[in-house]
Amino acid sequence: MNKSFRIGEVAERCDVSIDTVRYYERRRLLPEAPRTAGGYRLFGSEAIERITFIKQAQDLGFTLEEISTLLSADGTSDCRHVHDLLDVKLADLDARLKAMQAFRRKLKHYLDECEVELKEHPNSEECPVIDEIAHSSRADHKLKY
Amino acid sequence: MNKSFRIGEVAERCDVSIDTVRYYERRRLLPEAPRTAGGYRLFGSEAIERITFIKQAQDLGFTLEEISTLLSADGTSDCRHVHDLLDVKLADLDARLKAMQAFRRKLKHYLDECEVELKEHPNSEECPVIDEIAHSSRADHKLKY
DNA sequence: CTTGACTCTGGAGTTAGGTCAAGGCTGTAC
DNA sequence: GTACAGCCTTGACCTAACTCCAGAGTCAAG
Repeated sequence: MNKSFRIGEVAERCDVSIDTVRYYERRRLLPEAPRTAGGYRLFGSEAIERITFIKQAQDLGFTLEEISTLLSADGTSDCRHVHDLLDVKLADLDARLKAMQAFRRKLKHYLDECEVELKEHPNSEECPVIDEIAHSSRADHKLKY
Repeated sequence: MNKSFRIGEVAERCDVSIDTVRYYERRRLLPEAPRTAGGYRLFGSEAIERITFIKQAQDLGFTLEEISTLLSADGTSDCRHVHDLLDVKLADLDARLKAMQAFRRKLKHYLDECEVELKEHPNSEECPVIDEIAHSSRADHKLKY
């Protein structure tokens, strides 16, 4: 009843390459897929969800290594272990969020500078921001997430 | 008057390797440093600020390629160009922030699940979260920053 | 039962961002 | 003036995360 997919369709639905799917299996981010008599892999829809999750986490700066600890492929990890991993990951994420927000303020500040300069000297070749980046105050480096 | 630094000190202050500093110079993320008679590079404190900026941006997921467009090493880029780059980068950053916040909520939700499970079945080997990750609802994949 | 698209494996190649090593100068402290 | 830590260059090597290729087998349509 549950539809199963061949590797090409999985890849297409997840917007990754076929090689990537096989690579994830090798890396044990996906459980070993059952095969047809002829050796073709057959995936269920969980595989698709899982790959989507992996990609999402990856976009946010998690490595495959980290993702695989979050998502231990054998499905047998105990709850306490998962809990502790999640806890660490959440703290990481919060630190990164904070750093990003600070950096965002910095970029925004530079952008505003640029706008002032463009308004006041529309044809100036020099941009004050470049200099300012080079000499930016010490204060905010050290919060480095 | 302005103190200058040899490569080792720069590296140490920025918490990167000497090779990394030279690598950045090669990649033109840093202007070519002037040399002593004997060929040693001499850096001013701007170099230190600049490397710090690079590292900070890098931690937030910018590639060296992107950083080098933000920070054109010749120092001559015109203001309009810098402005437009900043504008794009800010929009990127905002999208990433949003995605991260959504992902954070997701992880938090899993964490809470874990806590419930641990409270209710302290010795259970099965973790409901792993399953849930595999079957997570379609809804939130697609916002993919 | 043939055709053509799809899949298999193993292994090599790629890109980003460094990192290391060899062999040889430099600079400063005694 | 000689140690010896520090720096120089060139070029090879490394890891992560794919990506590509050759040669061969599979499967669904007609």
